[in-house]
Amino acid sequence: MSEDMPESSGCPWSEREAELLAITLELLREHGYDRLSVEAVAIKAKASKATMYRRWPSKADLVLAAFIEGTRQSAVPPRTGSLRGDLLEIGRSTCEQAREHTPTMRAVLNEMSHSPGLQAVMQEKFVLQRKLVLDGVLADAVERGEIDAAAINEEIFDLLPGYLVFRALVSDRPPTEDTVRILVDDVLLPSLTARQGR
Amino acid sequence: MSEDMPESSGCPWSEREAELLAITLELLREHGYDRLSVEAVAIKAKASKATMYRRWPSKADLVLAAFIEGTRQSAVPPRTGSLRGDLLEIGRSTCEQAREHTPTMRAVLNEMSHSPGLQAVMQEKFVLQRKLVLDGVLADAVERGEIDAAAINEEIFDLLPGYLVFRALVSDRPPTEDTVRILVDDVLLPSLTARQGR
Amino acid sequence: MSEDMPESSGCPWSEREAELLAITLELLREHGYDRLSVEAVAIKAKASKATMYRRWPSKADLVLAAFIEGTRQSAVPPRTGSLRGDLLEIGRSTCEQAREHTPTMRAVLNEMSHSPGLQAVMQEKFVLQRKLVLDGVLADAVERGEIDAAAINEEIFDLLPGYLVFRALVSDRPPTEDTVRILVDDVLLPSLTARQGR
Amino acid sequence: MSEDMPESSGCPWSEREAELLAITLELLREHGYDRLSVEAVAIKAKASKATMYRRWPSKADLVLAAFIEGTRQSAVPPRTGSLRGDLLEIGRSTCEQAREHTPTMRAVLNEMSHSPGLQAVMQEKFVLQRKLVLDGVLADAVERGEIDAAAINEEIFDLLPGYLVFRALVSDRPPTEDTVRILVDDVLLPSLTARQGR
DNA sequence: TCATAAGCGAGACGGTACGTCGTGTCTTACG
DNA sequence: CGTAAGACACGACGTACCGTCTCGCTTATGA
Repeated sequence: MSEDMPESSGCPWSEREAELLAITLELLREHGYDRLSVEAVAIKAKASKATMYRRWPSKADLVLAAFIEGTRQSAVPPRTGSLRGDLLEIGRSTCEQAREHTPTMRAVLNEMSHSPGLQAVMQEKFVLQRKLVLDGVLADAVERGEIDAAAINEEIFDLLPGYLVFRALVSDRPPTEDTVRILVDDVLLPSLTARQGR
Repeated sequence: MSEDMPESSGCPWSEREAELLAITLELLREHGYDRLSVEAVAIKAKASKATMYRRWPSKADLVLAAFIEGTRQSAVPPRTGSLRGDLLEIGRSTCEQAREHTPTMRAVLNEMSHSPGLQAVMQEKFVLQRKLVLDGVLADAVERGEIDAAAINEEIFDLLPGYLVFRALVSDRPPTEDTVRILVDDVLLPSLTARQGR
Repeated sequence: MSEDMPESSGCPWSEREAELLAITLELLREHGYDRLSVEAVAIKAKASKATMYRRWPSKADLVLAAFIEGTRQSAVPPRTGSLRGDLLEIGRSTCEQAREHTPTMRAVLNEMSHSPGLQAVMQEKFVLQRKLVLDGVLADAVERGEIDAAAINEEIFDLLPGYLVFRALVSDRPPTEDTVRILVDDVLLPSLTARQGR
Repeated sequence: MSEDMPESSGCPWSEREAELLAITLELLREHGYDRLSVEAVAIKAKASKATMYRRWPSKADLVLAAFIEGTRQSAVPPRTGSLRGDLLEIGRSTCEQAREHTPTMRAVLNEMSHSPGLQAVMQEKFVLQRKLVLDGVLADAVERGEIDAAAINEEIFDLLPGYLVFRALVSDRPPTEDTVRILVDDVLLPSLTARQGR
């Protein structure tokens, strides 16, 4: 896989490229990474293999690009006015996205082991974006006086989305609204507000 | 991949089989799932492809078996005398195992999307075993009066191992002892002991 | 293929061996040499592969033995009282045998290129036996004064059976009684009796 | 083996194909049909297995094509001015070709039993071509008054090449010039000119 | 207006792995 | 002991896919 990832630069993708990536995602969801073939994508899109490889130098690049394209939208920060509402909204959207992209994420994960750049891209696309949202939400909560700034812990800031992703990817119990509610009400809020003055 | 998974039946594996699986694991860690070839395993083991395919009907079956074999031991319940100690120990061993088997788990995850049986095996091997351990630990804590039975929530019982696995598999910040300590002290214990008398 | 051919020594074959060879012949006729497998013979005979290989050290040996067994009978010299009658009888029996064993002979031929011993066995079984018969027939004819001894030519003594075998093996016009009659009446007899005193 | 034989259509073969077939013939002669492997041909030609199988759908097809290519030239009608000279020339070229292609022909023969199309191709390539030549030669002889038209017999027109092929393929006495000379002088010519006025 | 080039579809190509099957050797367990 | 059963190392079979490459054909601009 190409290590410099020039294709992850930005968004000005042609309509044709978007179509190719959509087909890639579709076949990926249907058959999984191994049984996905660039050739099949090309055929289904009535494109030629050269066209595919001109844009994405390898199958892994293609799948990564499809994943990125598939998750590009989303990640708009919630503003419900309360910490609890914001956390629930974050959880909800994480569940939705994780459910949608479970096979794709698994495929990308599988490639991560041997592609240093991929790890970084994955970070940016799925973790860092949420960290920014979470940071904003928590800062707002601090400003509103709902929690103490000291309660925020950098080490496990992604506990909410992380656990939900685990549930979607690894366990066979995909996360539900209940999962999010209980996690927020029984774990996160108690933890964030516990002994507020500590 | 064969759907009935006859090879996941039990443990009376021959020494030869264990050797083949060990070599599989080794090459898997070295090269990743895609670049692992059954033939390479056979050659390294001075076995023949037929021998490999007689035991494991496909490459995916082989990798699954290797993963199971690699994680078969472990999961012995900790007994430190305190809930906090037990949780820390669970976290520590989860980190260790997750770190050890990250590439293998990613490969197995990748196959899960299209193999119903695999999902179940993964459950049993990585989630259910830990649930039993956790149940025991929490029951002991209840018995000791450290927590209230009502504090235990079935929905998110695997929050500790789940988040740690997420950190190992998905994020680029593998979990450390600090991660576990903070998670236990700042999140789990406050949650479990909050409003103890409720 | 074993070069010393111990199995071609003689006829005291057990009933079981004859059965195995018969099955070999049957499958050979059905599927051809390539698609014949020793394993299939063993299975059909409810024998084990070891039993097969104990008797015939290779697939080629097995097929050869089956061919020999299949052609062992026959080749009884004809005595019709006239040269023409004898030649017709030889032709007739050659046609019959060739028709019967076309696939087997083709298979054996194919192996001959790389098995020196096989060539010799083939000679003995299919050519030399007929030469003896022919010699007898011609000697009788000389004795009866039908032909001159000088008319007999060592170089092409096997013209009759040879051409018939060619017709059966190579051309798509298997030899008929007409073929034999014309060959004998229009070619062989004129040649043998031409300018009888030459 | 593919039954429609698209590759037997014509002659506009690329140079590359001819090279592959030449290597096939070479290895075939060296090792025989069984011990010939498509992969070995590919490696020797620095081609890939896919390239081989794209052109010839099976090993049998490949060998057949190689045989056809190897015998494509030849079969140019001789014109020596006399029936005897023409027959000797036909015999000589048959001997040469049969000697050259003995292992290949044996291999092809072996496949013929189970491939209807192959039988036909073999006819066209090895029998019909010679029939045309023989017809021409005999017609010329009739025209020259050397023989009577009635002496020509459709049933055994291929006696000369057929017997020579038998000698090359089956017997262990490959045909020599003597064989041809004796066959022509002592058998064919007497037969053809016998009772000329009949 | 036309040519020169850039992008595209089609698909052949050298590789490499897959999963299957056959050969010939060997071990085990039964009778 | 001979046999049935079948595991085993080896290696070929025929298939599929990867990533590269050439072909023509279309289109789209620039002289």
